[in-house]
Amino acid sequence: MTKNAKYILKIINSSSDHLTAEQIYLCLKERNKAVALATVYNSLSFLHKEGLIKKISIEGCPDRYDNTKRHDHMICKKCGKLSDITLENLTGRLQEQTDIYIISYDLKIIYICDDCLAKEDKA
Amino acid sequence: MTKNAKYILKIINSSSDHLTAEQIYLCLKERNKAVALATVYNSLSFLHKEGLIKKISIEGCPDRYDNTKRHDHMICKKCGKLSDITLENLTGRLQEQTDIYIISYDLKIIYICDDCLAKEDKA
DNA sequence: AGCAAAAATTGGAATTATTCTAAATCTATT
DNA sequence: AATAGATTTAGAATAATTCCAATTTTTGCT
Repeated sequence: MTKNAKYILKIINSSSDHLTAEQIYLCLKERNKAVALATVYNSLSFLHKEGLIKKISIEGCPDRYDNTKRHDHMICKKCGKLSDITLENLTGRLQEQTDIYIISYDLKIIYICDDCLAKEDKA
Repeated sequence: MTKNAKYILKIINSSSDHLTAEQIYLCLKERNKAVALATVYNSLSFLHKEGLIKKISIEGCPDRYDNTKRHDHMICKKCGKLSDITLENLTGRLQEQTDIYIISYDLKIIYICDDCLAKEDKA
């Protein structure tokens, strides 16, 4: 675990957003810890391989990185906003329904956020 | 709905695989219905917008396209193989747990397929 | 059928996130 | 301070997808 990987891990763990590689790169720059974008990617892929961070891939957007505390994601169908949600022991309940050995899962709930709902009501 | 979009929809609906844009392009060529790759992408994005096909995005692979009959996906952690699985009324059960209005969801179960399990046992 | 307007298709260039590469720099150990 | 090993770097390369402007096909109208 390199010094830079540590900084990056700290940034991800202390952010409540879901940051892109670029955002992390800029964040380091702001804090006068500038590194090359390639280093950000290197560190992210190391951290991901080690299971220390989660990678969220969304259609047509750059990947985002997230802490590993168990939670799921919701994406607003209208504006694309990404939010967190926590579902009680879904792995267990999925496991009950199947024979296969489930290692983990990746769930994205598609919904319409309050802001977009409000806009729709007005229209 | 253009002629080409119809062909493409038929190909997707009658395939049990999850085809990439490229594979569809080649498939049309084989059937002497060759079109430009751009047309394949145009048609796919039309079909997707209309909700006639589903798009599966997997980390580091080109997008794949699938029919819309409700089912979920499993990805083998070792070999990346993508398979189908059907879970009973998961939308309903997710809905019970949340206040938000769920339009749909996208679930990928990460598991280890039988082939890879067998290989592991041998080793 | 003949023609104009609209729609669809095309090939190729452009885009963009990410990975690769080979050189440069840093770190630690003797 | 010399060496080896790891890390970082800048920029080139890659690859899926989108964009674009030109051409072709289809459509609707008379």
